[in-house]
Amino acid sequence: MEHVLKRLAWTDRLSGDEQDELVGSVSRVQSFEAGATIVPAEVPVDFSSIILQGISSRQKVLESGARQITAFHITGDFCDLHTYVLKTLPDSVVAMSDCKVATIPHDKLDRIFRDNYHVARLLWASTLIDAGIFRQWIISIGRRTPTARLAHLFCELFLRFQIVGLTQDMSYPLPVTQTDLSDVLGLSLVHTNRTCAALRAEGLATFSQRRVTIHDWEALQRTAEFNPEYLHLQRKVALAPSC
Amino acid sequence: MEHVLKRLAWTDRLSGDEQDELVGSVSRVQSFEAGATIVPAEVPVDFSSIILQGISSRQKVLESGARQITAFHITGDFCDLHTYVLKTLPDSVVAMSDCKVATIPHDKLDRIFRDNYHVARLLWASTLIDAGIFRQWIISIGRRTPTARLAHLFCELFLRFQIVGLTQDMSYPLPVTQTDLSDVLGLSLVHTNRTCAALRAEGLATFSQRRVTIHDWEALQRTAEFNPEYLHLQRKVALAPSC
DNA sequence: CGTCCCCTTGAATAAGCTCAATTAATGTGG
DNA sequence: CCACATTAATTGAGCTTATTCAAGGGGACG
Repeated sequence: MEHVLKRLAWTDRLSGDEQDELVGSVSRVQSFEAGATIVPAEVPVDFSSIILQGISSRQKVLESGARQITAFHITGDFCDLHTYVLKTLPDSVVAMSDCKVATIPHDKLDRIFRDNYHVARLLWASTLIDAGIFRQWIISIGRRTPTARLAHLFCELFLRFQIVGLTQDMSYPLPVTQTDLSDVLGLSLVHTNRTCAALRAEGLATFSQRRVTIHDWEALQRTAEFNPEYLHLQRKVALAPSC
Repeated sequence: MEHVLKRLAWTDRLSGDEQDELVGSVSRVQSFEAGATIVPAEVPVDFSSIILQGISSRQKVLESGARQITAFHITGDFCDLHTYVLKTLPDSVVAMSDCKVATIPHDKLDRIFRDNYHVARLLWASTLIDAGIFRQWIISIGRRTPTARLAHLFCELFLRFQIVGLTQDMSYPLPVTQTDLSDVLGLSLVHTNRTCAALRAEGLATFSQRRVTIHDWEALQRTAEFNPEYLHLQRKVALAPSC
């Protein structure tokens, strides 16, 4: 759970008690193989899931067979905190790699939400940051060039992995295929492959062996027009007037 | 404010007291001309804005000059509830038409959040539904054909306008230009124009005189693969075990 | 009446996709 | 540990889609 706590403390500190309460709320830990559905679409659930290990995605398959991935959940991320409030997901959560997943029952979350104003705000903040990430993906897919789009994704994931302490120097694990990446970027597999090659050729970053290695962080950010502001990393969440 | 209350009651009823509290929290009402910035990006604010009249958008302009619109806010929508928790926006809120905007100071929201568990959940739900809309836009831009993409947008907006009672039969006002639409859809203006023409030619919907008229709702939904589930219209928000 | 903004249409260009084939990496059973 | 099977990455080439460029039309407004 250490990664989860790091992740939740993303925007503000958690006290020891708060950490204990969260850890104590976990009801069970399950394993999923790559490709397995962790939370099916449109089925009501009464618990929310947290990725302890591996990477999962939010995705939708259209009638044409085309798939769009709308989010990646990495170690420490809630994949469906939303269901605590809205009960069903319109798109499913699927394991991209083998995953370990912890679940917290909604009634436990509810107790926390009622009793602990501070943690409630952190949870809300977490879903709002997710929403900010969605908007960036819209901007990427809609208007960034394929190269900038991939560069932006690599930048974002680097910082997200850094938060939970899973980067090694300038690289991090990304256990997905280029096919998966293409369904994130809204490109064909072939073009995704060429885009990866382009980033590599320009000495910006390499995606190989399920791992992203960043060679020139400054230049990568520049091509992506990456501004990390939207990830709200600086622990400056508004803690309410009275806190 | 009537539209705002309808909008907030989207997922669940509001009591009279709750309604009064919200209405009483509004500190001021401002007017903005089309094109004016309502909330600038990356500037901390201590209030959140609600659209009383008109339509505004969340948008980002890249260095290339390309613009991507990531959200439309219509009458009754909060445009930046997020700032209550996160204080700054990474992209700006701009008036697409002349707008009337009410603002609620964050300290008032905070009182509501602390004291009224039920309204707090409605506010959270509202931001989560927004997030669901973002994900649908990702799916649209990433994998739907231009025609399906536009059809999907028209379907979504129809239901959103219906909630606040602003549809007339099968039509609703959409005071934006085709240029604006193209920056929603991630297409060029020319292609957006041709896509509008295609929907019209197929007898599905017409966008003209800043107004969308739907001719064949079933067929429009079919081409869009539109499933309204993600808008959570059925007032079935989880009201917590004990409510 | 002229200007501005928006919509519309045609045509050339370019971007990205599909199809197809090859190579590389990973996994499996003997 | 090696042969074989399977999945993933890579490359080439033709084709489709969407973009850009360019020009014309329509309506609102001063």
